[in-house]
Amino acid sequence: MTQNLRTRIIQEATDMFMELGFLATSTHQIAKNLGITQPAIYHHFPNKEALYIEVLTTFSSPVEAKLKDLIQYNEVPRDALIEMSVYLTSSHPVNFNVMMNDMNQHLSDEAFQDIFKIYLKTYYQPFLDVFIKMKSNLNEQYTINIIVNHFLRGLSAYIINDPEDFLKVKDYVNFFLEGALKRTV
Amino acid sequence: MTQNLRTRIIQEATDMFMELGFLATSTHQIAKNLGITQPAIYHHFPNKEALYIEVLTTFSSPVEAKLKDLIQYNEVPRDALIEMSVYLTSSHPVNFNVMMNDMNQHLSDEAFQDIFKIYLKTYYQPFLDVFIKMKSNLNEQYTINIIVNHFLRGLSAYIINDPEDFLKVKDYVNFFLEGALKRTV
DNA sequence: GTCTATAATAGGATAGAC
DNA sequence: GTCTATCCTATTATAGAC
Repeated sequence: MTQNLRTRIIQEATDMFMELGFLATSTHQIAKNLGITQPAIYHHFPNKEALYIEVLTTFSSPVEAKLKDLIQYNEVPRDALIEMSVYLTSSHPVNFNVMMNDMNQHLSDEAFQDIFKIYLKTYYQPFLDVFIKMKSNLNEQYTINIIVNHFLRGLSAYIINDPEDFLKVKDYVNFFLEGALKRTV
Repeated sequence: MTQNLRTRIIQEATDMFMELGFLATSTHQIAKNLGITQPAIYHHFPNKEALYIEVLTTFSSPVEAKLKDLIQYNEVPRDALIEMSVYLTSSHPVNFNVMMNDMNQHLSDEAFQDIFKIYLKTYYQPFLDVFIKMKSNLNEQYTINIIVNHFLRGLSAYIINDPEDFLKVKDYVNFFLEGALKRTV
């Protein structure tokens, strides 16, 4: 049962950290939602930051696998791009803005480094792979790295874990690729 | 001198709220940075939330004026769009993600309504005006409202008040209008 | 109008019983 | 391995002297 509680703590902490952020999530509230006392958390994790990092490392690995699956499954790069983006904005527990802010403001430098590595592996690399496949069709005045960075930067604004959000991420991908202007000039 | 202190509180609070967010900004720290005591703030504002709203209303009005100036000054809509975007990402004290999060999570419903009205007036309307000017060149499968919403959504990811940021917002505008794909198909 | 003092609460974290 | 009890600190906000 003890290994089980550790897992349950991570699950509950994931939901709260990713929605509310590091600061607004209290260990007391995590414990309360699980029906345990707050000090029990400290048996499984040395402190709040360690729990946060554990949360990120735990959920990032299936995300990475899913994104790579979608690349494999969709031979047309554009289809892959859309499905990956839709996945990240729907079946994904993260508010990306909240996560970025926590990284920059509320975590130690070491934690920042750790999370940045996770970001590169989980998010940046899969999208880089897709854009490399599209290389011959891309505007040559930008490097692929720059294009991927812009794409993810913009996409991050759609990864907000809000079920009422009416803006479709599929439109975002199309705007990014084709532009808002008419193509027939 | 008393009116003066009120102004100084708003200035300091602007810097802190917009960079750190509502939760991470403490009234003690605002006071300390100004060389006053924390209760002095409560002579000028009934509570922290009222100060926050005062901060937003105070700086939004010159921003609105500046954006409208840029529209007037740049006859070519695309130039206006770029200069407005560059302005918001450079000479602007706001981390947009932080602000949105505060709106959604840390403020009362009444405050949310107030700030949303400010958003429409200060940011949405000027950009809507520019896109209306471009109307004849826009892809007709999207309404102008949808296009403006997507544009501002993506742009928000660049308004982060980070001087080290290497991604040029001008590229974002070009991507949004022209797309990342080659135009000569 | 600004200060000192302090109330009231909440948060992270530890000690020690069981 | 989880609990009770508690410490320490930080925070918003108020009371009242000057």
